[in-house]
This record gives sequence, C-alpha cells and structure tokens, in this order.
Amino acid sequence: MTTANIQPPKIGQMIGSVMPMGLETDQTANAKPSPPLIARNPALRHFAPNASIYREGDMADRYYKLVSGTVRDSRHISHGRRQVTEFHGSGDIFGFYNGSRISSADAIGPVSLLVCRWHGPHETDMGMHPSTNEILTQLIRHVERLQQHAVLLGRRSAVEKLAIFLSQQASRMGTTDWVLLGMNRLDIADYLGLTVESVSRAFSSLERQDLIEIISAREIKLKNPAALMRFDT
Amino acid sequence: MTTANIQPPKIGQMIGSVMPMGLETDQTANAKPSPPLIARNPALRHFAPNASIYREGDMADRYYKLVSGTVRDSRHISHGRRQVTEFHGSGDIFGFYNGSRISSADAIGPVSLLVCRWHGPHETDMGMHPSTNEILTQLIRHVERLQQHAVLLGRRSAVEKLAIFLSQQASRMGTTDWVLLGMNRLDIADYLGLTVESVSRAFSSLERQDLIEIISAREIKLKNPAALMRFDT
DNA sequence: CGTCTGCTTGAGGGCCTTCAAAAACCGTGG
DNA sequence: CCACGGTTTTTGAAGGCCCTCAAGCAGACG
Repeated sequence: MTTANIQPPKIGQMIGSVMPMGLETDQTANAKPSPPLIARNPALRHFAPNASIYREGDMADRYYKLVSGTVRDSRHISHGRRQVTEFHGSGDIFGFYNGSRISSADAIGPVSLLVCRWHGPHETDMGMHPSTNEILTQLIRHVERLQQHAVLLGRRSAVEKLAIFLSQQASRMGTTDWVLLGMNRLDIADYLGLTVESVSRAFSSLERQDLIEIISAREIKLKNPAALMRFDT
Repeated sequence: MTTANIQPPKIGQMIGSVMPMGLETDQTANAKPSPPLIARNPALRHFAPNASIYREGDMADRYYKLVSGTVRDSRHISHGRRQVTEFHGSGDIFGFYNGSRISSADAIGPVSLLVCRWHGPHETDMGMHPSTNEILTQLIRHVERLQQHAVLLGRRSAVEKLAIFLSQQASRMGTTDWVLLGMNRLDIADYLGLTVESVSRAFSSLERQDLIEIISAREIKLKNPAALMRFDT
C-alpha cells in the first residue's frame, strides 16, 4: 500500500493540550488558564488539525512564522461559499494586515509555528527575531504567490487550473514528478474557484490523458511534468 | 480571440513631447538628451498612454511610487490571453520582486511616478525617500488587495464580479455613488477573468436592474451603492 | 461488519464563451 | 459643421463547460 506513507492527521497526537476539531477560536486562549500570551520574543505554539489560527475581523496584532504543517488562508463569501487565498508551508511568514484581518487562517493537519507580537510597521525594527529584511522578502514572495494565484483563477479551464496547481505544489516541495497533497479536494476546489466535483473530474481527466497517476487521493505521480508545466505558458 | 488584438505597449514611448494637454511637461527629460536614469534619490518620470513601465523577466532593481494616473499590472498567459493582477492608483508603491519580475506594468493614460533604485531588502533602510515603514504598509495593502482580488475571481457570476469591482473602484476614489473608470472594457475583462462581451453584458444587466446608470462607457453612476456592496457579503 | 467521511461518476440545466455583426464613440479632415 | 475610418462597446445566437443534484464507491475506524 503506497498510502502507508501518508499520515492522515490524527487528532490525538497533538503536542500540548490542544482541543480537538478547532471549534474554538484561538488555541492560546484555551491551552492554559492564562498563559503569557506572547512574550517579547516569538513563542512556539502548536495547533491541532482544523484549529483556527486567526479569523476575519480580528485585530492584526501578531504575525506568524510557520515551522511545520500546512495553513489554509481563506475568506468567507456569500451562500456558505469560501475562497481559499493561499496555502502556507514551512518557513512562510504570514498574518500581516493593516488594522484588522480580512481573512482567516486555519491549520490543515498538525501545525507548529512561531507567534510574534506586532502592532504595525513602526514596530518592525531591529532586534526582532524575524528581521525586517526577512519580513520584506516574505511579503514580496507573498505578493508574487498571490499574483500567480490570480493567473490560476483567471484560467478558463478546470483542467488547466489543476495542472498548474499540481506543478506548483511539486516545485514547492522540491520534487518534479510527484506530489503529496496537504489538503483535501474541497480545499483545492475553493482555492481554484471550482466545485469538488469539477476538481475530481479534472483529476480523472489528467489521468486519462496519462499526465498523472492518482496513487491515492492525496498522493499524485506526475507522469509528464513538462506537459503539465506547459499549461502555465 | 479576445485579447489577440492588443498591441503590446511600445517601449520607446517614454514621454518627451507626446503628452496630451493638461499635463505638465517633463522638464528633466527634455533638458538633457539622455538623463541619468535613476539617481540616488527618487526621480520623477512621465509615461505616455500604453507605455511600458517594466516587463516580465526584467530585473527588479527599482520600484515605483505612483503620483498620478492609473497603472495596469498584468501577466501574459497562453493563446494571447492575459491576466490583469492589479490596477495601481495615486500613492501606490509597486514593483517589488525577489529577483526578476513576474509581471508587466503599463500606463493606462498619462502617468507620473517616482522611480527608486532598489537591489533587495538589505538596501531598504533609513534615509530612503519612501521609508521602510511606508514600504511595509504598502506591501501589506498590496497583499490585502490581491486577496480581495482572489475573492473576486473566485466568484461564480459575472454580474457579481462587476458589481463588486464597481463598488471597490468607487470607494477607492473616495466616492460612493459614481465611478470614473481609468481603463477600458478589455482591461476590466482581463482583471475579472471574463471576456469583453461578458463584461459588457454584465454592465447592461446591472443597468436593467436599475443598480447603475451608464452615463458614458467610462463614467458610471451607482444608483444603489448599498445593493452593489451587498454582492460582496 | 457497519457507519462515516471523502472521493468519484452520471445526467441535466444554466451561464459564459465564441463567433458575428451592429451601434456608438472619437479624432481627423474635408 | 458634417462626413469618414478606426476603435471601442454593445447586442444576438449557438455551443461548450462547469455547476447542481443525485447516487455509487472507497478508505478509516470502532
């Protein structure tokens, strides 16, 4: 079974005393009676699968540096729909907003990250752990990714969207011919602006064209990476 | 082919004498045959309609602060199509990339902007004209706008997309009940991930619903701003 | 073994795209 | 002032793709 190497997130194996299913808002509030919320220095924290890291409307008084796991950044839109704006991976710094947040961040699978206090650009100066240079670089990378995402969303065809998405996921994990997806079909659908069904059909279509092989739902072999990349022209 | 008939902006079109009336001429550019392109301090420059400010693949060795006019930021994709990722307005700072640029910037209409030299985050320190604080704020705003754009692109309906777009354009120019569009239908279409025809039909649909009044193609009266905003729920 | 969740597949309808053409707009020149 | 050519915008008709609703299937877990 190739699926053996995939570890579906298990709720029980979380470090610390984190509650399951993330029905509550913020871990930090519940983990301990009243922990020192954020020290002057970044604090390492752990989140259970589906736990909420921050929500739309919250004040943006801290930012985050992802150590391990995948974080979904999304906005709710009408009729229960939602738009996933970005997937964050290890090393990414995120959570900057001018004023209050306009999107929510949630853990997909177990997540570890550094929490840093921040009250605005004026507070971003020397001596902080992620340096101003690193923050600038990350913000710029952020912008680049979001522009790339706009290109994805503007595409007409569902198959094109998925092909490019898979290429990007592969290159992001440093490989060229296979991908281990950190998110489910619904997350992908909301990221690509499609429905779950359309995403599933796109997967099947790519497999029929012999461009990929669906080893399991989460593990994809790219049988023709060049052809997949070519959708991005 | 919708976007096939776009003429790629011509690089030679930097302003000297081509400025339409009503705009101050560029003294510095006319004073010397080949002015020092970028000084240590920001240099004010003028661009003619459709002039290119930077292109995909260029090294990102400078950034820009827009003084007046509208700038279109776009990426070329396959089959002559393109995706507009953002419209920049007065005061916006743009053009940051890690390494080489992944999108092009073009002037829509006459544009004046400050050009600032920049070779990476390490060079962004005190004493620059746009301060590090301002740059951080602008980058964050950039991210917020791009996230908002993703929400727009993810929308199912063309009418929804246009309604939200018009609301945003209005609030961006500080008004609530009318908009003067700085771009044509094709630009809007490529921004919203639609065709010109669909955009035009969406305009007509909104007018039939009595939500807007098309005074001229570029000048729109919002007859029911609240209803338009409600599409953004 | 049965339930639950997530993924896939099928059929029908709606919306956008495509192709085509008319209408409105604009600067130019008679 | 009006006529004229090119561009931009609008409108129409037909087709394709995605969405919706619905059911079947597979994997995980007790």
